[in-house]
Amino acid sequence: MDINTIAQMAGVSRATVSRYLNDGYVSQEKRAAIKRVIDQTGYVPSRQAKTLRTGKTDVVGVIIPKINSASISRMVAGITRVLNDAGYQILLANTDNDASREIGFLRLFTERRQVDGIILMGTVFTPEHQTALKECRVPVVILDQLLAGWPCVHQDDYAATREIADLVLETSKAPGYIGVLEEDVSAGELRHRGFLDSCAARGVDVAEDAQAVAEFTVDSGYSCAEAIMGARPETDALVCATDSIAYGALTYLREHGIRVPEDVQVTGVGDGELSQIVTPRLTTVHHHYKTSGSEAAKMLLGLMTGTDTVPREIKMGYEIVKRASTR
Amino acid sequence: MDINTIAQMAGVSRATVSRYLNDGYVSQEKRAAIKRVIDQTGYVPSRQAKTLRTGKTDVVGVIIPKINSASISRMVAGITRVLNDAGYQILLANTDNDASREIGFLRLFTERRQVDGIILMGTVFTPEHQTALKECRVPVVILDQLLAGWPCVHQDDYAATREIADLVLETSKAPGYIGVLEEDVSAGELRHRGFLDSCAARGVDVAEDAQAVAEFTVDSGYSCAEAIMGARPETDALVCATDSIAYGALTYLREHGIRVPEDVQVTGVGDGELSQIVTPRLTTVHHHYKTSGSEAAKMLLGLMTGTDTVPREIKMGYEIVKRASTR
DNA sequence: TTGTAAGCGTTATCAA
DNA sequence: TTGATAACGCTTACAA
Repeated sequence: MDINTIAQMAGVSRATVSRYLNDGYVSQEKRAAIKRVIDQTGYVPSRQAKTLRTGKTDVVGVIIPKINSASISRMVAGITRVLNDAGYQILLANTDNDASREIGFLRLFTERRQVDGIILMGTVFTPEHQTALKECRVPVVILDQLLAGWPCVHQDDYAATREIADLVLETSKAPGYIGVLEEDVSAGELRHRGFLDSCAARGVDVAEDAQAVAEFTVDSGYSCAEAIMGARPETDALVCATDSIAYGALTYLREHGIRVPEDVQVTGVGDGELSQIVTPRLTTVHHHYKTSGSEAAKMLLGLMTGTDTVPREIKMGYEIVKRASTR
Repeated sequence: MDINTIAQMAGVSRATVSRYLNDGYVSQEKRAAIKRVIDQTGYVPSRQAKTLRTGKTDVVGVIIPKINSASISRMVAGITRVLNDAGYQILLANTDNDASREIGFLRLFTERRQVDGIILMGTVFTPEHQTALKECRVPVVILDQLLAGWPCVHQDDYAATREIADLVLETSKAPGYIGVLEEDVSAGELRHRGFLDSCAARGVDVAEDAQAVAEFTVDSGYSCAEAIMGARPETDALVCATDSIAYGALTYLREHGIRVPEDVQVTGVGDGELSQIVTPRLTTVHHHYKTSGSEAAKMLLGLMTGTDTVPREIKMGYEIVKRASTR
């Protein structure tokens, strides 16, 4: 069942059928005839052939570091909503936290010319990333990470963590920090700097062993809390780079009879659905993840259609959500 | 940069280059010549042209009801791992819990001949689903749902819920149940039946107003717990169809000074990462979600490559995880 | 407003 | 072992 069959059955040339399918520019009679045949046969044009001819795929590649994460799934939800409504489909690439696979997918997508655009939720940016990005022939939007010179949508991580640290330091004197790898600019470096600058502004010294580097998991938060409280029992606050890490810290403290927030205050970043149900309910930063996903999608849409009046860099707002884990 | 250019540069015909790229069957000299040219130019064959010619896309469509769910993201993680390793890419379709969109995507995928196979994480199965499924020209594997006559990988929901209800009924006399829509066979009907049969076996009557139907969210679990405890204050256990619902119930009970598990026992299904960190830690069913995703992917792989020695239906095992929310 | 014809970049068949 | 040649199903000048 191809365009030729339809053309024959409708008694027109295949060019006319093609026009009917696309621009229009077909007389009423032929239009009706073609419509009847198509309805009858249930004909659907071949995507591949169209793509081969036009170069457009109507597919967007989305590269994510892991799928099993509250913040990431919220961003993907925002992306799919906007893109599906605009007639695009989503090719999902999960790197499982392996940054080299980010580059692999970037290459794969563009070399195979499989996508019209890419949204990259990156973690770190190496020089290889830069070259791979440059070699993409399709628009790329970076999401949840700041990369100078590239269209991106990111959270205001520095300000947010600084503000939440300010809050903690109103009553704490010996804060600890559980962060993630500094190579991750947004979640690692910027959040850490926000914390440190807040401390510095108040003349609070933070020892090396009151700080730890965790992975993005509950378990890892648990271990890091253990390490810090072991090395520095006087610690009276744990500022964490993500909610998951904070959940782990909370669990460690509870299991060891340390009261939150009386003995130790705890904060997170992300405001996942579960931050309201842990005990005590977690003080955290609410980031507008789903909206940032939509924003990135809209930005990409603008880039792909050439309506390039879109801003090149969007910094999302945030809110500090004060709950029971701080005083 | 196409196959003709390469052929010219290497001094062979494009058929030879094609053979080099696929079967082999090329002499050593030509092989070397072609390799050199390809390395030099960085030529990558066009996916679209290949697909147009062969009909193979090397893409698998995965239809999911929502992205922001612990169990679903675990299943998707399992799927991507297996499929990516086998050289397939994943086209993700999110229906946002709208069952009619499941059919839409089923049609979209097959009509556009965009995928070589489909994994459907369905919710309900209407007659329209059946016809849409029949009209797919590519293999489909149903994941996390039982559909007679179709290849599927599903959890043993009936037995699991029955067993966890048995556990609860050792010490509870007036159990309540918070389920989801019965149209969802796995999470709705089977889990509910498991609970009811366990009660019946012990001669325990469960009043209508000790049962409620929730959505798959924490908030909804909260409201349902509220409704049941309001109507039946004597309720001494809440068996919940999912972990999220149980989190909500736990929150309601805590906020109203009802002790868990002393006054009311609570159980969930799913064993998300967070079930270990809520207070008290949740007794639940551990379902092997990630593994079931891998299994479904392997099954589909078998179906797609015609190695049809694979079983048609896999029922996954489970474990009851006894924690602090039961006595 | 319509039809003809030339691709888009591959793979597969068949002879050589 | 290789090379012509014909598809695959569509879009788009260009001419009518």
